[in-house]
Amino acid sequence: MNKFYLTTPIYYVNANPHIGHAYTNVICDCLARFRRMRGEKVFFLTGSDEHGEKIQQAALKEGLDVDDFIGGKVEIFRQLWKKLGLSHDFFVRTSWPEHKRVVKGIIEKLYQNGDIYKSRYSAFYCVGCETFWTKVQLDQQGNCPECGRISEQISEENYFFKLSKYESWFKDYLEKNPDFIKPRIRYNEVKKFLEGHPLTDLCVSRPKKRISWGISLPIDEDYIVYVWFDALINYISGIGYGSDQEKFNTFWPADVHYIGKDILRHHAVFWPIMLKAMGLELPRCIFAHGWWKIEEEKMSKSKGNIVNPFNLIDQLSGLMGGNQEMAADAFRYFLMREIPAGLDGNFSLRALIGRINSDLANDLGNLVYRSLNMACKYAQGKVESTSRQVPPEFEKSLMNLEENYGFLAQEGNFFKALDYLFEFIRRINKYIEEVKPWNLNKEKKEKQLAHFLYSICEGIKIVSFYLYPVMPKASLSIQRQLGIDSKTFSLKQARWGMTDVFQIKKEKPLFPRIDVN
RNA sequence: CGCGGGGUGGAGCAGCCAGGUAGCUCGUCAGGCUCAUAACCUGAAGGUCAGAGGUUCAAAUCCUCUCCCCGCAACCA
Repeated sequence: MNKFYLTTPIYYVNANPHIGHAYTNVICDCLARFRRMRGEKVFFLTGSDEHGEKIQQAALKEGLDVDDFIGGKVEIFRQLWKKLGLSHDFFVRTSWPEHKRVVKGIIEKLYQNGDIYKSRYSAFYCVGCETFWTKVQLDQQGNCPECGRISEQISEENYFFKLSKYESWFKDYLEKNPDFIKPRIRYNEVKKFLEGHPLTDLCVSRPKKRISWGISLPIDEDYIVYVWFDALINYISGIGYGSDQEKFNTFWPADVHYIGKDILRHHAVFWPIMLKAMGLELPRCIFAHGWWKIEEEKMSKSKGNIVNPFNLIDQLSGLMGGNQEMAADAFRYFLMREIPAGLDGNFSLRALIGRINSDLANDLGNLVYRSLNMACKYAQGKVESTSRQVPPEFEKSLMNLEENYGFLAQEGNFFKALDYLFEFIRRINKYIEEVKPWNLNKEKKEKQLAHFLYSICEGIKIVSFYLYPVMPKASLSIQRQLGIDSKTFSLKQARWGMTDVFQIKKEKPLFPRIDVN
């Protein structure tokens, strides 16, 4: 059995989750569900990043004890994942003692190997970015080149990780593994960055006198571990590195780390070099997706256009007759359907409602509803197998679906995979018009009618399986209505003609049309 | 020469890397149908693929130049 290990970033819990967090995790969830459905042994990891100065500041601002503050935020993230139907196998927290132990062990090991060393460092430090700059790197006003704010000059001793030692190895590795970073545009970006900037060693400690919220540096208690160095390690501590070796060996290396394009450098440069220094294999792929713009504008707090996924789902649920689960599924569908893999996308309520109405209510929901309605009217809800053959009308679009969905979905490209699914859905709708079952019924052509009903039920059943990764609740609902009891979802069940009899239990339409006025 | 993304029928996008009848969804208009959530099906209108030049038998696609739009303090996928 193939294993598949995928991760989301662990989220910095200094603020509430927004649509971007939801997006990353939903892609991963769809991918995880698809891989499981294909019979792979999946481990899906998400979590929270709880150290660093900004967390401390955020807690202070709200007048809360840091632990309480973090606990509250983590709970909010957890609730969101629940609301969105996430199926992660573990939620790792960097405050987890096991994680801390692993981080400390790694620091010690790298120190012993000489990959971490102490050095006096005279530099400029940007508090906001938690980053050190050399004088040359600062902008013309002497400010942080990243954020433009004032950088303070400091001279202090710190511990450094020898990135530079691995630079040529890493360049070579990238050259030989063009699929290590996806999409291609991001791969090129990293390569270009490396050509233009010789790697300098990474400062991996922070003196406690400045920052206290973090993991103590085991080799020197006056320091804590740099938050990124700490955070990246979640990807191995979360699957048992240093504690459950069997589990770790089963799942490492990660098959894909999903990230947003803003944290590309940490994942695509620092992390592989850290792993190399630890003597561990590198992840197979780093996938950096794009950003959501809100009504064509960049999302930002000052513009006040942060989309809060909780409110959104509640709002949607209200528009959809109070059905939270279907609202969550519809939102998941929108997230996957609206952005081409890897690119930026635009969020607007109008676009969301448009998608729901045209794709989910009109095409899919109405197809299910009208089909089951006919099954009830024409056959008292009992539809029996008439033929194991795929109707010729379905052959082409079903074949396209079967041939393309798999390799697209396994890459996380649900944007395109869903295209094939909806083509098939439209094909079934078209088939109904072609056969005109209402005439068959009038003319009492029972044999043909039975074959028709079986064909559309079977088609819808297949749709429900392909729908499952993106809309698990809708998929289950369809199967329930078809009278199928799929305890486990497997792609093997999505073959034509495997059902002997459908015992229809029609419910309300899956997705209501939302009145735009 | 700061960096990056982009300019394809009314809207949103695909196609560009591996040149060869310009495709999809939405919208509009007309028609059809009635099992269905004013849904579904059919047909039509609508594009000099930002512009100029070049390479080529052939360019939305490759090369050069120009113009225009978006993002680039923090928070942040």
